[in-house]
Amino acid sequence: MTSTDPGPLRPTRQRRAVVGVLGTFADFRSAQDIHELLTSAGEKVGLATVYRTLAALADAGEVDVLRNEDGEAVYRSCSDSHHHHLVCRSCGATVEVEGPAVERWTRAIAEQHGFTDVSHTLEIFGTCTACSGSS
Amino acid sequence: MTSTDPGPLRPTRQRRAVVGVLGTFADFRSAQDIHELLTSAGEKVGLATVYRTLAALADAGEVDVLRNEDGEAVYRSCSDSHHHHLVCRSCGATVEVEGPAVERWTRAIAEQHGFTDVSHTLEIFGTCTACSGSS
DNA sequence: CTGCAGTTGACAATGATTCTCAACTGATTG
DNA sequence: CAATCAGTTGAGAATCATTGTCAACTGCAG
Ligand SMILES: [Zn+2]
Ligand SMILES: [Zn+2]
Ligand SMILES: [Zn+2]
Ligand SMILES: [Zn+2]
Repeated sequence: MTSTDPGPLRPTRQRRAVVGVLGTFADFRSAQDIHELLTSAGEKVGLATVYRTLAALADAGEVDVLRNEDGEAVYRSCSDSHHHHLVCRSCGATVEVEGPAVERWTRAIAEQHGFTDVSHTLEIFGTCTACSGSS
Repeated sequence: MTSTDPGPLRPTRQRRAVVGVLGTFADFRSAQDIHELLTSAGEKVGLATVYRTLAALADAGEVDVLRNEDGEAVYRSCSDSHHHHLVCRSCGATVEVEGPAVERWTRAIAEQHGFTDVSHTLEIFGTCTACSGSS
């Protein structure tokens, strides 16, 4: 049987547009920011659709999501492999980082306490060189 | 000079009450949850005050704050030393964990990229033994 | 006791995210 | 090409956590 398709996900103009802008910036942006980018680029996409699309992409692992300190969800198109982020608190510049040791550590800690089905979140914040200068 | 007092912070009935309930649970709770706990305990404290107090405590490092997956801020009274959390996705049970190696790693990574004034967030999620059983 | 800066609380205001639901669209079939 | 239908969209309403307002209140110093 070739039936059990969990979710089709049709490639529509709107979805293509969202994926499109996601490639035009390297930092994390909110759904509203992305909606504005689309609008000012001439692409007409409803705000609700932007939210839905981003949620779907995040769900599919196509984009990374995290919460800024105000609790808003921000998105970024990242590499496929598992990684974390080093983010500039001032300008938002983002660097993807990997740490096999950390991955191992989290797994060990969880196992040590009998936790299963483990996942984790890890972000590093700081001030990048460019922003250090401007007093 | 004994002048530069950033913020007084007077010990009022309300503030004592909030600190009080914070000691009655070991997992992370939202401001609203805490407000309900206070109310059902007979303590009359306004919701806005609970928010303000929690924000102040968090600011002073007296409590830990983090965002649940819905983006809501949740609070917990923790030990003073720097640590992270292993949280059960199902029941919320929380374990404080420490990882000197991770602390070192984040600092190194940040330095490597020229970032200064570094901080980080790290949480581990999973299903605890108690919750693994219940299918 | 008085005076005042710090606090409080009822309620309004904000703002991100989700919901509703009728109109639309893309692939598929004949 | 036209009919068909599940998936999709968008305008606007609805949610809901969190913050702002501001007059009344309350520790504490003089
Ligand atoms: Zn990423
Ligand atoms: Zn990781
Ligand atoms: Zn803690
Ligand atoms: Zn740490």
